[in-house]
Amino acid sequence: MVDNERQLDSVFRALGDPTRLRMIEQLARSDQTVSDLAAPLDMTLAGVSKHVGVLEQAGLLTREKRGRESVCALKPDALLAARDWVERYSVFWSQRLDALDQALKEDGDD
Amino acid sequence: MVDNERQLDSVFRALGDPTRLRMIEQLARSDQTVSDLAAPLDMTLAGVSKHVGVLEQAGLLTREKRGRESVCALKPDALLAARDWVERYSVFWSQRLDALDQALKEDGDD
DNA sequence: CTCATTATCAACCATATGGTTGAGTATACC
DNA sequence: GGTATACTCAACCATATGGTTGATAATGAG
Repeated sequence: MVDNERQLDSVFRALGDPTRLRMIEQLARSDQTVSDLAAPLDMTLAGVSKHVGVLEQAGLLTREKRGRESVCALKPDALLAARDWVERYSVFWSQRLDALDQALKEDGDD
Repeated sequence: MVDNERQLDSVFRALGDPTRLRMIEQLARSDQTVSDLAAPLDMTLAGVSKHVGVLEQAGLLTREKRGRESVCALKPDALLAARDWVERYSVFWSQRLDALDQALKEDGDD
């Protein structure tokens, strides 16, 4: 659990860039070669390759060499871990809000 | 919607740091002064204040001056936006997986 | 009033990050 | 074979980031 957290910030950091967010969205539709990902981006292929590297290192995707192309595919684990964390803490937080509501209501009962 | 995305990466970037993740978790339990947040952290108060600033700018918390203390409280919007995005794309992605399973199964039927 | 507490600000420093260019490797095509 | 395509790598550059120190301001306590 604590081990999970160690990699969580690298996942969030990887998502913390508009270019990479777009890539994830594109990859959600279907697998993409590096050139595919580069197409809408006005950036060098090398630059895109580095971004892919960041996402790969964060565990968000896998790269597979297929001929001279590199095919990128979204990988579930990291994104699900992020989902769990965010889910957990938004819930945590809304529970606090509920508790606050309760307290206020009971306060009003005095 | 597109407007939402503009701030999404700043939210993720704000979450992309272990120190700030811890702060969020601490704030999920209850509101905290800057000193409270600094207590477990082995870091200068100024450093903590900067981290709080990042989270504040990302819309993840609010800072309210109460006497000489600054009380930080988690703010829902940003975290919920992050939740929605992650939720959406993990679902998107798992739908793709389901589709792939289908395709494989039907392929096997040949 | 005086002094400690709480916090912010500005300046600074080292390192990380996002991007480029240029070279190099491997595959595909003619 | 030769040439174009698809990428990756290393070096480099500018800026962002995470942190510190030192000064300052404002509030709280004696």
